[in-house]
Amino acid sequence: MSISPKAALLEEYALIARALSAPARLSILEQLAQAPRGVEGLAEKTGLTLANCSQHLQHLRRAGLVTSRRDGKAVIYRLTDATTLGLMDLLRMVAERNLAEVARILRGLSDGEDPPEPVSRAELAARLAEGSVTVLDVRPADEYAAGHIPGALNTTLATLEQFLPTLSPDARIVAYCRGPYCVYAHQAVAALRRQGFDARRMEGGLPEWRADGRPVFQGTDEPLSAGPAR
Amino acid sequence: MSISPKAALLEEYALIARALSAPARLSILEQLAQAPRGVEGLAEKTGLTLANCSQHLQHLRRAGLVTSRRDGKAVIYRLTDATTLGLMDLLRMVAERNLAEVARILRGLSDGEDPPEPVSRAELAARLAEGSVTVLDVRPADEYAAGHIPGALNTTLATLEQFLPTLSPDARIVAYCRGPYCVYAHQAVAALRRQGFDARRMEGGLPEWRADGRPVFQGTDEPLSAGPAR
DNA sequence: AGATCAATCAAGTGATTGATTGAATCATAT
DNA sequence: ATATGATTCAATCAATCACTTGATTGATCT
Repeated sequence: MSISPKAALLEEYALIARALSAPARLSILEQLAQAPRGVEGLAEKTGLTLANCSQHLQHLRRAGLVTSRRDGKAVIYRLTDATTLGLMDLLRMVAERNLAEVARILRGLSDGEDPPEPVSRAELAARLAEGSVTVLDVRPADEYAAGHIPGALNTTLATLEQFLPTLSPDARIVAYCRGPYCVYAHQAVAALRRQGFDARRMEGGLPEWRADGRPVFQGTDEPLSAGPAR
Repeated sequence: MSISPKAALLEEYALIARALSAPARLSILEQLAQAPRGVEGLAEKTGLTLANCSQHLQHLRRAGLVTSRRDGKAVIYRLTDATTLGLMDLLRMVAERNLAEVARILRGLSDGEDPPEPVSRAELAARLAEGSVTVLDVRPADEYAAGHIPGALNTTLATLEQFLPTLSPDARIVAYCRGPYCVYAHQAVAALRRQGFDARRMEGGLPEWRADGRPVFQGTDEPLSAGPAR
């Protein structure tokens, strides 16, 4: 041990930052924020090859951001704790505040229109309680099944168009997706507004909703969400 | 623009993480958290060559973590905002919680003894007001001069030994340094406790104290800190 | 025990990064 | 204008990284 403790500490901190420095790994973390998963599932969701995905996961594990457990033949990975989410969220905040490129991309998602202010999770919870809102979960069906806001309807961007007619034209819609990294809700809101709907985005996504300690419904056989209910 | 907006966003977020992924850059950020500085000053403080330091600074600027302004011939860099400090702090939290290596290093700083709980900044402020505490600033003199907790005495690890006799043996000492990344205060507390003093560490460092909105004294000619006062 | 499936390991390749050196800017002072 | 001082740019090299391919391990099921 010839190097100073200070240098050794900085090296460790840098290791964590390095783990977050590849888009592929951020993508994996976003997935793991939805629900724990095996390597193959993650590879499929993120579009990485299996071996590549496994290697990225080991980067993340060395950095202490994820942990794994064996379940039969499968190895299930999950986020170590909510601090990881906090890190990703700060990353995003710095990016939105200080990088012009990010602002440009986000504007592009809304066709140049100024998107309405997002709805806070607390406000959405309140409006859900009084039934004055239609909540839209804009994620793949399997992630919806793994957990969603009670009462939320599920659709994807691809099927949004067929879904529209089932909505009342004066419904007040709030959409959410995987979280602040995800652009599905942005795009869904833009599409809905083009059609004249009153649509806004929820701040954050399901992981943040869950981190707030709010109720999450698991499964698909919930009355309100069975099929394209109105 | 052939790549998806989502991939583009992840790329930008990764850029920020990459900026934090080199120990040299973390070191620079820690310095900038003390006070804005020119390239040459930073190079000297961090032990980097000038050109190398300049390149690291440009990495950080591209990531939006620091900004620069010209002052005559010099270019002064400073942190863009306090969010950057938050990022570094989360990095440290994840490291301390999840990396065994970090826990090992931190234990080593205290000679294996269990260090006492750090004093919160609020508690220190209260005890300062009632005068029941001796505050020690364990940073180089120039950083002390650029801003310190009012009433704090300044010494470094190297000169600590000569400083000891000027302290009352039953003084209750609280030490601080650059911040959570810095090990000076850890080491000073360990040294003081070896000598039988009642010494503890303040939580965080001067940047965190300042971020709390607490008073900061600039200069060296403050009555309490002129010379090795008692 | 052998077959099967999920995941990891190992080796190789092209691209990127960090550090070094020396030359080129840019703003000020002479 | 020219010179000076502070910083940045450009070119280079070794080290590291991301990704691919193919072999290997570990746990289950016949």
